[in-house]
Amino acid sequence: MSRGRIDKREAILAAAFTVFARQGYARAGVQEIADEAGVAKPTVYSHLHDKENLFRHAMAAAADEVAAENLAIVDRLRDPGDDLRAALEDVAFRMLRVCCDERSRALRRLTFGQVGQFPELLDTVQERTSCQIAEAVADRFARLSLAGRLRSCDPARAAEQFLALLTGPLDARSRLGTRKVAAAETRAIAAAGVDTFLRAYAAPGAAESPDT
Amino acid sequence: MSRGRIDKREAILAAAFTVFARQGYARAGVQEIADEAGVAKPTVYSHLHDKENLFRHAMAAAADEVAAENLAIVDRLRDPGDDLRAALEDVAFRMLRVCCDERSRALRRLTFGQVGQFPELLDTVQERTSCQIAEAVADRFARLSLAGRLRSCDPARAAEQFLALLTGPLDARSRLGTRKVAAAETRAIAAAGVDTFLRAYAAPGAAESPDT
DNA sequence: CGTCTATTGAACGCGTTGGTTCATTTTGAC
DNA sequence: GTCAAAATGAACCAACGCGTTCAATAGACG
Repeated sequence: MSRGRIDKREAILAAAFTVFARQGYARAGVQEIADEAGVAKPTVYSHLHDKENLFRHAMAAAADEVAAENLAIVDRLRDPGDDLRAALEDVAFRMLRVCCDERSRALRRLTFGQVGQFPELLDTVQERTSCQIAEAVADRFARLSLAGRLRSCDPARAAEQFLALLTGPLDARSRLGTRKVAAAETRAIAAAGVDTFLRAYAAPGAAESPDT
Repeated sequence: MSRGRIDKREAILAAAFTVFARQGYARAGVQEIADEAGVAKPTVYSHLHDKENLFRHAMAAAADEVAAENLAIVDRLRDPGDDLRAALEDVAFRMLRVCCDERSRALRRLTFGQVGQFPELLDTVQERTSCQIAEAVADRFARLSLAGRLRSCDPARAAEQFLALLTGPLDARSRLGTRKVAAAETRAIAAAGVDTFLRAYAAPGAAESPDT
């Protein structure tokens, strides 16, 4: 089967992201990427024309993976069950775990760091991750609001703040993703974020309201 | 006067940060920095031994400036006046403006992007900015809580979440600081963040509670 | 005025790395 | 088994940029 050829391309992209994540764009050598992929240098250049192209494609592929992972998690809010707080905490915890993931962190690091040299990269990545996720969360919140589980509010703003309440403290605790943060602490951050969120957005008198 | 010598060093550091911010670490040439500072290349090497050292010192200096600016703003919470909501919104807005500032953004970009090559840089910068600021805010919140203006809470967590509610949405809106965001929108973000914060942290039955 | 120090400009060595060439070998299709 | 496309390895070129050297200059101080 001719899968061998396609596999090579995928292997190169995966290896490229690995090496870029480890070394940064400038310090990563094409030869090094070729080695990591178990492939010769000319093979790399035959699949991806030059280093810049290689970088763009590797980043896009990685962004797609991360986005898919996150969207799958948010989808769990489609049927939140009886205990909204528990459901939110569960989703929050899972999303934070993904954000802690080395792949996510490297993606953000590289995007942020190379945005000067690759201006359009920001749109590519941000579009596929943050925006889509915020949108998905907003969708869920809109339904929850309509169902009387959350107070009437702007779902986009609620989603924005919900995500901020999670990722902000995580970044602070993990030193922008360079320190490891224990699962227990991650769970505490999720619980704290959800608590504050519910204090601000729970439907008045609802069961998940913190003062009951 | 022998100020000329010290001035040169400062000029070099300032120019270095400017060029690093514009080009990124790898793409910035020492010659270019020397030109920007109006100085010869050997002069740069005589003051700062090599490029890495130059980078470290330039970043530290820039971090100090940003930190000082932010701390001055937080200090305004020392005497919040009658209207706590207004005071918080004012501080929030001013801090967001600083975060939008090109210097702050470049600082974060460079730190984040070069953290792989300069691991200790993260501590240097983060220590001087985020940590100090969160600490200062926590101090203010502790006093406010004791004075009955905020509900009883963990001030560190409250500060963490307060800052997250501001910077998170700002990052989302400004595409991590690459799009300009109008002053009106910044103010809206500040108001929204403070609103959510007060819903979660206002003292029960206080005047600044949103349901009065 | 003489001296010492900081600065300058220009050039250089040198290592690194992106990108290419080519002859050879492997691979997969038929 | 045959053939064409793809992969390999090794070498090569050229550009770039760090860091240095050095002779010449400017300026402060006594």
